[in-house]
Amino acid sequence: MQPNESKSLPASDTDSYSSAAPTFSPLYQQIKGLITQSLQSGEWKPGELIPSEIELAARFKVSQGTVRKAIDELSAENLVVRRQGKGTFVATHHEARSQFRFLRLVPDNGERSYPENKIIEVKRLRAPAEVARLLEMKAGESVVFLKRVQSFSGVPTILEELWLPGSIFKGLTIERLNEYKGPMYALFESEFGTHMIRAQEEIRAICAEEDTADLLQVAIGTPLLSVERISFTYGDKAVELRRGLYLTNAHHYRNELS
Amino acid sequence: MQPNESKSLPASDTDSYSSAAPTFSPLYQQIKGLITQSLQSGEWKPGELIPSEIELAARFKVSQGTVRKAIDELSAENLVVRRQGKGTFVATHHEARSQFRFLRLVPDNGERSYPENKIIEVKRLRAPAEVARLLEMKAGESVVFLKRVQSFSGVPTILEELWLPGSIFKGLTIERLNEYKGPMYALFESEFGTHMIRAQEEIRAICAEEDTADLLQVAIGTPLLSVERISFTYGDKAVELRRGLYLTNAHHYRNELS
DNA sequence: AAGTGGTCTAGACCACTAT
DNA sequence: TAGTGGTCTAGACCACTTT
Repeated sequence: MQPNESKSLPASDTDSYSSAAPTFSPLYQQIKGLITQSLQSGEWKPGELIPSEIELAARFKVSQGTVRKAIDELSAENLVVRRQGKGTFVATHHEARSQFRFLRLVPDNGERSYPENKIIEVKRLRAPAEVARLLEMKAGESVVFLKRVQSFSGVPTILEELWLPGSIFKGLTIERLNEYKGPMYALFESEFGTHMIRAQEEIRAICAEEDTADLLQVAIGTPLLSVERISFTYGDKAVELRRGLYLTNAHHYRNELS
Repeated sequence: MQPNESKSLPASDTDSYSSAAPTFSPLYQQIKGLITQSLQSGEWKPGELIPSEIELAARFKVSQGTVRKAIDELSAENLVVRRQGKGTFVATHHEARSQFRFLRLVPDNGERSYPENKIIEVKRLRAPAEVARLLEMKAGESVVFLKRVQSFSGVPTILEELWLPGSIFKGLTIERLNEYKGPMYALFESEFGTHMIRAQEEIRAICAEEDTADLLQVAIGTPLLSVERISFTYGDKAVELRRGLYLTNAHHYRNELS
């Protein structure tokens, strides 16, 4: 479990090069990897306190500063949250801070609010080839399909279809979804132990077809934003495919480039 | 020029509280601010080498570690680029790395390429109220207006209108623009000393109107991505307003959420 | 008062780049 | 060989939170 035996301390010996493994990586990166493993394995669950820097330093036999640098990066990547005086916690989708991290559609004028949610359909099916490919599964494996409409102040604005690996989201029922208030990612996290770390999106402009026009209560041909998202957990494992159609009459997709 | 006189060293005195100014901020943040000022003022220009960590530590009378942490953050914000063995350089839009930082439209299949550029129009005019507001200028001040079409493999894909503060972009002519090959931001930087640090975008779906349909060679009513961008230099000063209309038949806008 | 993360320092060695 | 940034350590004090 120990990291490289290559401290730079009293410079005693000739730093045994382990022959054929030129795997160089800074100590703090190795520590970061070990901590990430513990996050993946569920040793520390979302919302929980992880051991203090001093404890981790003792466990891994490195200095506190090295652990600190590892945790600094994990914190920058939103995997953990540091709180002065309290400790370091595993990141959660339940906190107010991260409520809007993955919801980029904002009203043209005014404050963000959380949308009302109407489930249209939930069913299990065998993954179509395209879905399987994107979720890195085998075609034909079980997936949960979900279709819903989200409204802001009563105005239907987002029509979304989701595909989720059936193996992970076993007991996902329409009742469960309707009971739950708040972000879907928070539900996924607390009920299924799946924490979305990052996501990538492909955005296009399209025209509303008949079905979607009905559900969003707009005219056929209305221009919509098509947002295809793949979300990943620890270890870059794809665990969600979403296709959202956003009505951008009174909202826009906001993005910060930096 | 010195930062706070509040070292934590031999703990000599009672840390004179300067009465009514409870301006707390970490030393390294103050150093970061001072370095940023030097970047703004043009003391070090894009592409240039800034003083070494040791020199800066001496100049500001702090330890190298403190300077390092300041520069670490500037590096994370893409204001400077560190190169081991060489030094730290002011960030540039000329480097390959940052060529596509602000160009998020990518082909559905295949590699990114830099588009061909066709200038439709360049003129100076008095800023309309809306433009002035977004660029934080007074209405009626001089702005440069620019309209262009960008094509990928001969297919017109982006129709863009730009508004730039006239005071900054004095000698911007259509010849200058046509001569220049490569990203427009690189031109802005080398010719006008304006480096874009960050930008924010508002994205909507719209239908092509007659003029734009002509220029993009598509049918009227074709759905397009409308991307409104405001770009900022040092000190969050707005220096560019852009409205792009993107054809997303063979391309998509790619975004990473993290 | 004790424990946590946050800041700051000082000094060591390493890896890379230039001369 | 000298200078740069990159890593690692050790120890100090601070600000915040809880007991």
